[in-house]
Amino acid sequence: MAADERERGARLGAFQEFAQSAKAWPFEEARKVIARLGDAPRGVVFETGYGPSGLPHIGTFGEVARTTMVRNAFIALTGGTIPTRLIAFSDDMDGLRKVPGNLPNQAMLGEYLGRSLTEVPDPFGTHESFAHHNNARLRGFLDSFGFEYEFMSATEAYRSGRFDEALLATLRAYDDVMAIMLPTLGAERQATYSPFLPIHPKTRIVCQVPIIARDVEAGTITWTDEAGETFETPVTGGAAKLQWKPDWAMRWTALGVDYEMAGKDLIDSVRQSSRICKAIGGRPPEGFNYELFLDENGEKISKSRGNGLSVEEWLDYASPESLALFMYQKPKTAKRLFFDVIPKAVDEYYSFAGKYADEAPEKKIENPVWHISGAAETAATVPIAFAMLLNLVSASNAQERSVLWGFISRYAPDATPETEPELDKLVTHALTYYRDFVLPSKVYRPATDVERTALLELSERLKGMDGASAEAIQDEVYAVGKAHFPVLREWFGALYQVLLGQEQGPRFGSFVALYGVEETRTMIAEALARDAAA
RNA sequence: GCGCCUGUAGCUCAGCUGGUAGAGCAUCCGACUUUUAAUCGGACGGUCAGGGGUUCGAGUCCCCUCGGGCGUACCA
Repeated sequence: MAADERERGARLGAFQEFAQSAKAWPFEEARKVIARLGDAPRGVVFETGYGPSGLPHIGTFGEVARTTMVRNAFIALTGGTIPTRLIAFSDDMDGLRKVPGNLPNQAMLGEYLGRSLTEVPDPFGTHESFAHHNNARLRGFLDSFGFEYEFMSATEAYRSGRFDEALLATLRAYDDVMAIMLPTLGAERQATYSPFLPIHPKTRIVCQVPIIARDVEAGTITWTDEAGETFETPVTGGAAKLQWKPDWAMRWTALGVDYEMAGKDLIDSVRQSSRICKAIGGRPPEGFNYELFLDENGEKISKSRGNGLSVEEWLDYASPESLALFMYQKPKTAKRLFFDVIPKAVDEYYSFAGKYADEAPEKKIENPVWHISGAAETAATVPIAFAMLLNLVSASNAQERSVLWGFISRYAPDATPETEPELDKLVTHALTYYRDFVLPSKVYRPATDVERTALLELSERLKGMDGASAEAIQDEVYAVGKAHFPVLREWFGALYQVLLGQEQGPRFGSFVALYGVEETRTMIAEALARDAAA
């Protein structure tokens, strides 16, 4: 066992005393695992599954993040004395059913329909196969969050013989497996169903064909392909794979999986796989059904529809920790996952993080940060809220870090990117938010003749005022307004609408001081030129 | 039909092991600014869907009703 795992065990295990009475859901889940161990302590296996026919998505993240939280809770409860593993299993022997429309080399992929994903060439040409490509993406994805896991490829597991024993057990229990599966299937599917999917020796296609005979002694199945040719194929060594639900059951058995969670949509599947698992002599893992994510309109998020938020989108606007917090909170509630939940998640995270460092261990363990960070000593915080930053960035028309930091310094006087690196990350996110949400909604109004005259005069007066104070600049702005407008409000409104393309804006003197005098003059010139062009 | 989730202030939601309801936003008022916005302070605002039950006491546990939502063929 690696040193970092020992360290992890010690770090989490230090909370053993307080973990006993902890009631957050990861602890409740971990207790189920402990209960199943009984009096025979042994290593414990957590599993998460992944289908490599597409890229990892927010559900994948959620599942690994949540499973890791249960694992951490388990380590804490057991004082780090019991080894744990988290297997990220990729079902990459599965056949390619259809060509995803968003990939290059569509024609080439079409020729490999039905083949195992590990035997389909990589349409991007960067990896050994399509599955290898997606597997690499999964690992990169998980690594970027710092998850600790063991990657496992179904293809490798099948071919290595690791599954052989459980596969033979499945063959022996064939009738039982069929008895479990058939009642759950439609009539036409019943006619052709087989738990075993032989790989065609010639075409390499993963075949969905009826089994016409089986030989338990020899460990083979006999079947006929579409052309009428009959084959006898071993169920072992990767010559055949299992249908999904039997596959899950076999995998649990072969790997000794103790815990695996799944989405609510898989409740029935888990039930059937569990029955099969028992039928082949295994013990189904402890489980947990988390709720699905909904989009803004309350509809289920799906990869194919592309509704809701992706991990990438979340990370454009906020931190991984805030996403982890979202996953931690209320896993059994169907939550809407769309942009509006992000600022709240960010600020809640920092709120928890702010308390965390000074909390006593018995309080720490009740803090979501404990689960998110894996019992870290402390957590970085931020002096001002993200919600405020988002207001600030749109109110101030800040398109650059330096301008936004200028405004920030009015609220957190001593803050700089160097002293507040965590805040600097939020600044980046706020600017992205500005670019994506504020900027597109800008509408620049042409200046009236009076406004044009006033703006030109302002530009003249500002000339040479570099380095002047916000107050001095504001005096000039005020003077120009007084000279041309009976109602001063109209002058300021014009500044925002003509120059910044928004109804409201920052106090103008302060804005110019931060934005730059020359830059402001350029802005005026550009605005007037825009009018001329229109 | 079955299963699960959900119904708390105008909106989005918190309310852990039961003790006479909270936050953010919105709205309104005020402070600060030689305009606003932002910021800060305050106010307004809920018979906790409805009805029973357990309890000294329930948003918080149990039952029922009503409303909203999702899953439930195949594929994974």
